[in-house]
Amino acid sequence: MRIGELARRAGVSVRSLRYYEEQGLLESERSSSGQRHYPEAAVDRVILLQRLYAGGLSSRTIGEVLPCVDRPSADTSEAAFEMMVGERDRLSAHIEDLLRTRDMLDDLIATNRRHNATLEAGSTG
Amino acid sequence: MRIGELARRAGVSVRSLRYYEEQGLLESERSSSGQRHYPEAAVDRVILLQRLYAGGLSSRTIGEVLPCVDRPSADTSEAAFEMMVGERDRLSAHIEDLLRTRDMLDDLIATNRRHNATLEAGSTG
DNA sequence: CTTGCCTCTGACGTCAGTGTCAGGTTCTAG
DNA sequence: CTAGAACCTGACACTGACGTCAGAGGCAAG
Repeated sequence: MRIGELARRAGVSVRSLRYYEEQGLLESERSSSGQRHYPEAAVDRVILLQRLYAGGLSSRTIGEVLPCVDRPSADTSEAAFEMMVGERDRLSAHIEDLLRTRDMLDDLIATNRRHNATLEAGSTG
Repeated sequence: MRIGELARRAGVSVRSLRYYEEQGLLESERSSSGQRHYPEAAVDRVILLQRLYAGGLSSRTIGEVLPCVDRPSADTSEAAFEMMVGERDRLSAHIEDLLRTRDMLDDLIATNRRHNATLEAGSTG
């Protein structure tokens, strides 16, 4: 398929797909006229990339862990595997941090609800 | 206290504190010479700001929800309260997304471990 | 007064993924 | 052949919370 269809099916912009390729994260075959063509599997590939981006991994980092995705084997650079584990841990820590922030927001919300309820009860109407 | 001490105690840079003030998120009294002075409470204030930033709220958004923090009452703009609830929900969605990403990473890690174990078992040494 | 650290304002630099425009080529439908 | 959609490369714009530098003034200690 061509880049437009891939973009639609993966839910990203054409611009992003070109960027991913530029970063070495996504391959494409070129037709004689220079247009990019992708196999079906590219859709899942892009979705995978999106998910890694969503996890806060940078293009560089994604590039370094991709070997573990493409060729999960012992000869896959151990550094890539360590990197992946490190990113998982970083992500876990980040999630913990976000949970704390959410708890704080919940507290604030509860406090505000109480104040509202109190005042409404006091001045009925 | 002056800005340097506040920065140290809150664990942020002096630059950040000036930025927060510029964004209307942090007040300071000025000495006759123009230097900023802060009360003890400023430490917690800054930590609160950091936590909201950590939750992905922008300076603008933080500024809009702060009334709920400073004056939790029914006359606090209802918009501010709605904003806060909206941010909590956004944060929840974000956390869910990160959890999915972490699950994916865990799967990848498990897959790689299996491959490594298999190969090591095959070629003992 | 001097040394040295702290603070001031102002302004430009950074990062990173993506939007967007420009100018040109290619493909598809009629 | 032609109109128009899709594609190409290249490059600048943007966002946002800072880093960092410049040039100048403030303040405690000797």
